[in-house]
Amino acid sequence: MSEALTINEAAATTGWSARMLRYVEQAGLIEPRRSPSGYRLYGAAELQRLRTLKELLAAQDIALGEVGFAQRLRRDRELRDSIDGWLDAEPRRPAEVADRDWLAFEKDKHTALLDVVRARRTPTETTPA
Amino acid sequence: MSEALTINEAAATTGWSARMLRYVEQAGLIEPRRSPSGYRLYGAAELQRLRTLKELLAAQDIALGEVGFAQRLRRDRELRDSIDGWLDAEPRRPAEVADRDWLAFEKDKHTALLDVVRARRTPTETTPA
DNA sequence: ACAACCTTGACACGCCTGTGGTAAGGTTGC
DNA sequence: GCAACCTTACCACAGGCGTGTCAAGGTTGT
Repeated sequence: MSEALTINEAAATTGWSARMLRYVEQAGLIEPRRSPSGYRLYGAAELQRLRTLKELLAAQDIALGEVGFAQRLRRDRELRDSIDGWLDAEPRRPAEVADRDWLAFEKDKHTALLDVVRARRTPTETTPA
Repeated sequence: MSEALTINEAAATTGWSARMLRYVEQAGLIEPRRSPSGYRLYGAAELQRLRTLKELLAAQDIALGEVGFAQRLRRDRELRDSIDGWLDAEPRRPAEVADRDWLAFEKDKHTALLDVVRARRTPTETTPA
């Protein structure tokens, strides 16, 4: 037994709806354990978590999916690294010291293509009908 | 001047549509500088950024909004801290050493409420019609 | 001065999210 | 064995995202 609430009881104490509790679970944020017959069982820890989650969403004005994404970010190091890497690249300067280096590297690859496009500025086909 | 492309040219080189370029800008991810008359001007840096952004989205199978959110996360320390704080709290155990501490703190506040609800398990009003 | 480009703003449309229902069927307590 | 609960699986509906497209109006190059 171990004092645990079923979904509607948990809903009543936490202010979520039963529907939302299932949704939160599906979002991978709070997964209560199950009784042998499959009933969701919310313990004190889960209830607390549900309440704080609610406060978090309200306080920061974010959505469930965003918390889920943050969770994914911390679990998936590769994802985190590649996004961070992209964001770390030049944030706002057109030609900075640090930029020049990686720019030189990449620009090389596309230099020809750039010229091609600039040459096409006269013909009537920039945007193919 | 400083060799920069206008939006349709930039679209052609990067594989995005002009529409999407404006959208990406609105998402706060890549904001090209403007000509005196307001035309968007994409320099080599922006073009590169557009290409790598595209690769990032494809490789990690994420959406523009998620990159935007990651950006928001790193800019807004308070947001980051509160989400991290929530995720750091007990991930899966019902009663752990670390949990016990903050649980004891919070549980106190809600202990009475919990009892009230468990008492209501008999009457016909768990879910108010 | 005209064609070809740019700008913002809007409508549209399909898909995903958040949320509430409802239906068909197990579980449980009295 | 019945009422009250639980489960999953759908339908619905508003609102946001990703995109295209169109309109009304400025800019620009030849």
